[in-house]
This record gives sequence, C-alpha cells and structure tokens, in this order.
Amino acid sequence: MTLHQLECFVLVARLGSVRQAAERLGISVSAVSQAVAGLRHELDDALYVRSGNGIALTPGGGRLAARAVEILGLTQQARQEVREQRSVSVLRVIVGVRVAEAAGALLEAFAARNPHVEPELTVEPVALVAELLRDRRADVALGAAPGEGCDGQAFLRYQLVAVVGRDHRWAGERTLGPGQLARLPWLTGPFGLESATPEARFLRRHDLSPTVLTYPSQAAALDAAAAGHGLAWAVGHSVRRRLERGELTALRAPPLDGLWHAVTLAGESASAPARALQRFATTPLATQAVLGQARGLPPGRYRPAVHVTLWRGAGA
Amino acid sequence: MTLHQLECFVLVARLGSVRQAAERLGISVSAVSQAVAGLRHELDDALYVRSGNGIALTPGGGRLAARAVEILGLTQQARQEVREQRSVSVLRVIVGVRVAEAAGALLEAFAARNPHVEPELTVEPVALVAELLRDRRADVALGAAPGEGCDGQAFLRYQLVAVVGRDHRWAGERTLGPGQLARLPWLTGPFGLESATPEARFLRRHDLSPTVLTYPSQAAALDAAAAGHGLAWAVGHSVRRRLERGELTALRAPPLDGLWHAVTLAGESASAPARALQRFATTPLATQAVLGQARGLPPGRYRPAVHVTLWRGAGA
DNA sequence: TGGACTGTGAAGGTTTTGCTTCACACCTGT
DNA sequence: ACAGGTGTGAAGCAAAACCTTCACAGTCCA
Repeated sequence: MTLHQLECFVLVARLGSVRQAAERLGISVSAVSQAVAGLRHELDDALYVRSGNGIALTPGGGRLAARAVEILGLTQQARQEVREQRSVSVLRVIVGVRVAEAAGALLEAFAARNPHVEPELTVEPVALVAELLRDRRADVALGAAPGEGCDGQAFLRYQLVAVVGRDHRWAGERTLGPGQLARLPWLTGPFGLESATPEARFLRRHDLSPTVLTYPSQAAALDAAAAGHGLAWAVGHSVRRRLERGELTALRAPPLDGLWHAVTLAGESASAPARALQRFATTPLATQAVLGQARGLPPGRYRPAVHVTLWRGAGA
Repeated sequence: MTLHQLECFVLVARLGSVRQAAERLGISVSAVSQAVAGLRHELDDALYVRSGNGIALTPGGGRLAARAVEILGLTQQARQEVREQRSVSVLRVIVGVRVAEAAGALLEAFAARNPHVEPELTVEPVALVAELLRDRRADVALGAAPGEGCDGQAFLRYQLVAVVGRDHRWAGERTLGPGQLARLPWLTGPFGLESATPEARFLRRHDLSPTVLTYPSQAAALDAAAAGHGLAWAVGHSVRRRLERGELTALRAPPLDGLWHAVTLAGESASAPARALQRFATTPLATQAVLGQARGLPPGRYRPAVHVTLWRGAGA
C-alpha cells in the first residue's frame, strides 16, 4: 500500500470512473488501473466491480476509500503543520471520559503559561491509555494509574458520588447498601462501565452486575440520571452546584475514592513539555483550575473534531 | 513523502536513535538516515538534531511523528477493515453540533433496520459540512441546508428557544426584544457561534454582537446556562423535560425556526446506503427517534474517539 | 588524546515503481 | 451484429526507490 496507490483509488472512487481519474491525474487509464490492482491484490478485495457504464464500489472498497481520504488528509495536514509554527511543540494528552471535563481547564491553564506548547486532548477508553502511551500515540496520560514502564505523578484525589434525579424514590431517604445500588440501572458515558474505574472495582468487590446503559457523553448520562432513568457516578466537586440547585440528589451511600495521575513514559523517553505538564499538574494552580467551575472560553479556542462510531457487533 | 519513510521516522522518534531503528527494521543505519533525509528535504525541517549520544526531535519533528503514527495506524486499520466484514458498508454521516444529539438516535434506528450498513457519525463545524460532502469525506450530512451539487431532503422542523437558569432575573418576566437578548453572554458549543445557524442569522438581521462564550460541548453550554452564566439557544423538544423540571427557563422571546435536511451528493454520486438514510430520515419512525428522549443503549454500542484540540492562534 | 560510538552523505548496484503502448474482454445502445 | 465506450493485463522501458559499503564528522568517555 503506497500513498500513490491510495491517491489513485480515492480519485477513482470519487469520480466513479477509472478513465476520469486517469484524465484528472494526467496519466493513462492503464496506469491508474494498475495502481488499484496493487491495492486489490494486497487487500484481497475487488474494491469495485464494473457496473454498466462505470464502476460500483464494494463494501470493502467503500471502507478503503473512506480511510484513504483520511490518510491523505492527514499527510496534507502533517506537511502543513510542520511548515507552520516551527517553534511550537505539540503535546498529545489522552484522558478517560471522566477526566475529560477537568482536563480542559487544566490544559488551558498550562497552555497559558507555556506559550511554546500546544496541547492536544484526546479521549480514549481507560483500558487503552497505557498502551497508547507506550506506542507513542500520546505524550501524557491524565487519570489512569501508571502502568509499567511509565512514570506517574498523583495530582488529585477525588470522590465519586452516586447521583439520581431529584424526585427519585430513594433520594436522601436512607443509607443504601451495595446490593441496593445495583438494583438501579447504571448510566455511563460512551465507553460503558470501564473496568479500571473505582465503580467497576466496587462492583467486582461485591460481585454485583447492574444493568448498564451507555450515553454518548458523560453529560448526557448525568442528564438521564437527573431525568430519573437511573444512577450515575459523578466526580463530587464537578456536580456540587447541580446538587445544590437540586437538579441531582446524592444517594446516601459510601462514596468511592479515586486518585488521578499524570503519567508519562519513564526516564529519557518523555519529552520536555510532557514532563512540564506532569509537574504543572501537581501545582496549586492546576488544582484550582480542575476544581473550578467550568468556564466559557472566548470563541476560537476549541477546534474539536468529535468522532463517534456507532458500532455494531459482539459486545466488547 | 512515502509510508516507508514515515515508518522509518516514527521508529527513530520512538526509539530516540537511528541505530536502534535500523536494527529493529533489519536494515543499515544509512538506509534509515536516508529515508529520513527524504522527509527532511521535502518538509524543509531538520526533524531532529543530534544531541549528545542520540537525537532530540525538533517541534516540527514532534508534530510529524504524531501525525505519522496516526497515518500508519489508519493504514493498519484500513487493511483490517477491508479484510473483515466484507458485507457491511460503512456510511459516513456528518452533522453540526446541534444535530449531533438527535442524530445518534436517528442512526440507531436506521442501523437497526439496515443491518448491512454501519453508520459512522462525525461532528464538524456547520460551515465545513458542504465542503466535506463534496470532497467525499462523508456520505450524508444531517442538518445543513443543501448547497450546490447536493441533494437535500428536509426532515424536521424545529424551534430554537433561548434558555437561562431558573433563578435568572429575566426568567419569565416579560417579553424581551432582540437588543435585550444580546445583552446577556451567549453560551455556545465548541465551535462558537456558527454563521449558518438561525441564531447567527438573527444577530445579523438585528446587527447585534453579544459576548460569546464557548464550551467544550453543547451539554456543557446548557449546564452553564442553568448555572446562570448566560443565555443558550436550545432545540425546543430536546430541553422540554429540563424546562418542565425547572432546571432551565425559556425566555419570553420569539423562538427561531429551523429546518434540518438530510443531504447527499446529487445524482449518481450518492451511494445506495446514503440514499436509504436520506429516505429513512423523512419517515415517521425517524421523526419519532429524533423527538424521543435520549435513551441509554446497551454497552458496546458506542466506540467514540473524541478528539479535541485546544487551539492557539489568531481567532477564527 | 585516542578509541568507541553515532549519524550523514556519496557511490554503486539491484529491485521496484510507474508509465506507455498494445491487445483484449466486456457492456451498451443503435 | 456492430461500433464506441470502459476497464484489465502483458510487454517493455525509464526513473526512482532502496539497500549496502565506505569515508567522514561530530560526541562522549576513559
């Protein structure tokens, strides 16, 4: 698979015709056909079939076209990024869903004091975080406890509280045991109940398995809890205001404790900005940013490309 | 720029040493060095500098390494995706932030009746949607009115209402004119106030420019409005329950009307699944899914890779 | 100050890529 | 049936990609 082959194929897929693609590229029809033939052979998929007066992509061809466009877009982006902003380093930070809200404020504060660093935040399943760090897909991980080969620095102790809607029949009524908590549906963020989280450990310890419902975001799961659809675990300080306003009610159950770490690769492998963020996370300034209310930013500060795949297939 | 070159460079960046990269690849040191030299020349950046007993990446080198890992990961993913699930077509759907919540339910309903199609949802700035569709970065766009060369099908009329917190001094008090609305801060989702939205048109019509604050998600902006930080525009039916519960209050102001479309490329260019989704969007079933309360899904249905870039630089 | 080590670059050879031309198979519409 | 179109594959050739070897310039350490 070469970029050249992908370029040819994308054009064929776009224009729906080998001839037109060849014309556009200024080369012969046969050259294009052969480039695609290379892909076809390597991937063992027809990619497209002749259909009447043109071609029609196979499902595999469609998938390849989709990814190929992304790949070519990224190469373009890479070229551009390297050329521009030569003095600014990119710092790739990954977090689990729960840390994500807090991480925004933390990175803002960090970026404000480190103008030569551009943080880039990606949300991933907690279980993947260590692997992504090891594969150099990211420079710093926030949240997960450090795995082997990694160097972690604890920066915030937090409490998870179980919350339900205001009018829930259990609201504030009495002290609830583990078994009772598991009788409500548990409402979670997009990755479901992740096994590395305090609430998952809690379930394992008590050998319980409540119904789990996933929502496209942590905020949506909380809204669903507020609407009375079940129970959600939230970081204490982040829902304090909503509890005060009475939109949510904390259940009388023992809160779960957790500890967030700033993790980098061990030893020499970590970059200087990565170390700097790790150090910064432990400062009072950072703590203040994380604990503070979510504040709006002037426009043009976020450039998110949120990408959600509705995923069919056997669980997992 | 070839994939081979990127592979070499990524390994050098990871291992921090040309020699080790060469060893790992089973080729000579010089071969690796030359591969990188190709990139170096093309991108006009040193990529790394010799530093003591090894190398240190330049900022540009760091950026390239980051993107290169993504690119190589995508090629891997492409290979795998084409091999697996030969019978399932991927359908790339793009939406603006506001449609995003509703689109999840719609795609779920669509996927349930079209087992051979796997929808993939991406959130993009409204202004880019038409361009992305034309560039074949997506198969269907939901929300934006159809541009030229596209084929749009209106499927839902909605109302935007201006909401504030429960205890806001303006809550339910009197009828508010445009000028008064603009005196509050407007709280928006991640892309800020997008010019193609009804509320932006409203502002242009009355030549107003309120303070705008952006939040990392639409839900976060609404939460901020509930907390009294300003005004947010929300799709009427999606906040009905929160209004009933009194968490939010609708201002007495004329609501703004909008119309969502399902847009594909015109004529033959649209794929069969794209057309199918477009047709589906206009059915009562789809309407019901969109208007219904956000419901939780069984775990393992979402596979989001949310990716947020904190972006520095001159506005825009 | 050597010696060991690291990365760079030129020279040279082999393999692969990428292109064109040509022959051919297939579909379409008259 | 036939011409006009489309995509495929073999043959051949020029260009490049890719590798190795070798010479060389820095850096580190005894």
